[in-house]
Amino acid sequence: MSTTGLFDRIDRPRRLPDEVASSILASIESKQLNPGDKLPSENELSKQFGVARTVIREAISLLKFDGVVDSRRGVGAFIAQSEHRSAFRISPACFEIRKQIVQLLQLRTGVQAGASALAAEMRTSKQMAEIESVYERLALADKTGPAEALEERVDTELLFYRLITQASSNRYYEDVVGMIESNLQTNLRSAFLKNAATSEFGPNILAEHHAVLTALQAKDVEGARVATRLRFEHSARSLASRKDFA
Amino acid sequence: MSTTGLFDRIDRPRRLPDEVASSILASIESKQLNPGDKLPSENELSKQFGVARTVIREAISLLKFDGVVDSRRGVGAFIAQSEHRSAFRISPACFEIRKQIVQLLQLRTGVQAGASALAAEMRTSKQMAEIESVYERLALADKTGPAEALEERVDTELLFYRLITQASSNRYYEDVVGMIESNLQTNLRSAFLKNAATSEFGPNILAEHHAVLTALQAKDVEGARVATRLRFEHSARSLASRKDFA
DNA sequence: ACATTTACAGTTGTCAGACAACTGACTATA
DNA sequence: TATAGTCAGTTGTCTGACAACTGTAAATGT
Repeated sequence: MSTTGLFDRIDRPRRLPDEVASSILASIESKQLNPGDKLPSENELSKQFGVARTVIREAISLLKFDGVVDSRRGVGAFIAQSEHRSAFRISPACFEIRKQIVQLLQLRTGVQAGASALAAEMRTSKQMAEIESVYERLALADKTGPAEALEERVDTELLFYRLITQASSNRYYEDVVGMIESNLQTNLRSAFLKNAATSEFGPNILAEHHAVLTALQAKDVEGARVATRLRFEHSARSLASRKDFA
Repeated sequence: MSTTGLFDRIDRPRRLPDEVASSILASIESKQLNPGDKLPSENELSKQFGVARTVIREAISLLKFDGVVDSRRGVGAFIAQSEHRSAFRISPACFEIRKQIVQLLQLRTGVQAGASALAAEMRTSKQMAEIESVYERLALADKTGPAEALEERVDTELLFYRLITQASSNRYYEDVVGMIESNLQTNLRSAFLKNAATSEFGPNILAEHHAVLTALQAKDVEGARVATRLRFEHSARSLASRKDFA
């Protein structure tokens, strides 16, 4: 977004309910709390964590919303079966950034390939025109050389595939892709940019994008699927082979 | 899990914070509130909704957790850019059950195909043995005819692909597949079963599963990808062609 | 002795009010 | 004009209270 400032913002005191929720989640992940177990009462948790009950309530409310715990008035709150979770969120709990980004790109590959295939079938002419225009921008940026306006170029590429996803007319695809993308942008942007600077641009990369574009134009479902997959597999592999990020 | 009871559970009085959160979300979906807009203050919302501020706080806390709104102390709460959402949840807000299930199956197809491909590469012998054993159960159930123990059969099939997903060694794939699956099980189980009763079983279906199994055994990445995709596309199409569910 | 009802302690859900921490804008002052 | 101080408004947290509900145990009737 803005230029990278001289100082990173200091770690402002995180909000208490998030801390509590994370703490409880960690206890679940580490099998200290198992499905079916009863959580301590809110009053007791309040004492244990040393915060007010309202904070505990907000924390548990978050977990309930995701289906991680289930509470019954007059009884208590219980750890839910892990299959009942109603939300998918990319937890920043994974400390191995490297592993995380590789797995995330693997997921993105599968999802985006499906979205592109669907888009090849469902796209309207208007959507196709937009996608073509963004591709033109991408090709133009590629000619000017990689040293300049790197961020904007990466954003253009992201936009390219976001538009394709939208053309699939499937909200779930949009949501999943959007979430993965936003996570890559925020948490892993620096690593992403570093990688992009060295290997993400060039005629062969552009050719991969072009293959996707051509398939979409021809409404070639399988072609779009394969081309998209190859493009992201390539990206994932180039990133995985690097030893020097984050 | 358990057998389908005679009575569906009545709609228990939903909790207030969820109501409020849904209401605010609806305002966002309907473009009455747009990204960047400032929410009314908690005190004002408290008066408008006629509930205590703690309820409003919990509701906003949920939205913050999903990245839908962003609040700053001393300033207020604002609608976030839609790209910043940190969670993917299958919202029950889509009233067209038919459309919802089709789109969900489309997503599942893409995701599961990717997971299977990854599993073909990453699986251990032990995981392969488990998958084979579940397949045997599936084949056995198929011989006894479709009239009996339908639920268990469907669950076995779900387990088959859940194990495959686990074999991918990618937590994100597991999470996404698990969430889609749980949603299908809970919200759309009846429609699912009805479809399964008529068209989900038989030698050709089993052959599709078998193709997936064979590819996994041979560590054939592309074979696993294609076989899985065909199997789910088939399932989605047979469901979409039916006019009589839900 | 057994079955039914009642009372009770414990828990979650909601409410009301207060203060702390922080922000943005306004005002006073040099 | 520029700087510092003041202040109202907002979110974050705390405290205490009551309502709604549940499971258990005691009390009661048979």
